[in-house]
Amino acid sequence: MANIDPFVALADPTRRRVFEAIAKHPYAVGELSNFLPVSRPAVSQHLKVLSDAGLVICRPEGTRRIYSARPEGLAEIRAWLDKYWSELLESFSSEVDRGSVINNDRPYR
Amino acid sequence: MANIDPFVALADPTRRRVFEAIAKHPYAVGELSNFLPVSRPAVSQHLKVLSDAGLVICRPEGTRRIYSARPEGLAEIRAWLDKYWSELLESFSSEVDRGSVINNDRPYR
DNA sequence: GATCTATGTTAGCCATGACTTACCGTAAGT
DNA sequence: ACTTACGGTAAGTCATGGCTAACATAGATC
Repeated sequence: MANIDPFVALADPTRRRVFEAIAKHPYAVGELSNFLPVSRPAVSQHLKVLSDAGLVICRPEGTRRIYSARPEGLAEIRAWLDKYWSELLESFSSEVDRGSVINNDRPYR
Repeated sequence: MANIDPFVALADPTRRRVFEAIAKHPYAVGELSNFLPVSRPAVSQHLKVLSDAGLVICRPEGTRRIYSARPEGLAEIRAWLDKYWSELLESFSSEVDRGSVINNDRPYR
């Protein structure tokens, strides 16, 4: 609910490992803390961040909560990537057109 | 030189604004600090991080240093994204096959 | 070489956040 | 109702990092 930036959510290495595990297949919190080098509350906190970033959802199953990854959560990153990837190609080609890649013109302002 | 994680480099909002500006077209450090809400040394430090992450490259031009974005720097993120995007689709479709996915709303936090 | 401009670097401050321990709530089994 | 299992939450600690101010460095111009 906190609308966390997915880049921030995935920047932490531990949290990214949590997401990568969940992306392969859903897990409960305890399972994750078994093969991750942090405590169960830490995993729980990471899952909250991932959830707030829209990267993960959970469904209760008895006393357990099964977390699974949410493909739409990656869409924001993908959109950003596509945008600036194409902008990079544009700016590169336009600089080539002006010849400012070869010589030392000042193409700024 | 420090091989910084591109996710970490782009997680900071200010640093991402620096990269986004540079992606549109190259800038010198002072130019960036003019329209960014941080001091020039801060911009310089952000540029160092971006450079260590391989997202940016600079060429000296007199006393100025012109920074431009480096498309290959985004490749690592793109590769990661493609990998886990496809993994998500796989695991999702296999769960659908098993009938364990009812809907893809977000009923729980 | 003196000096100005543009930038990198250092030191220190302060906020953020990742982590653990302890605690509390909730669902199932007996 | 009690117990057990599982997981979210609070408090507190510690490390990281983003920021500014002050200093250091390199190129250009005279």
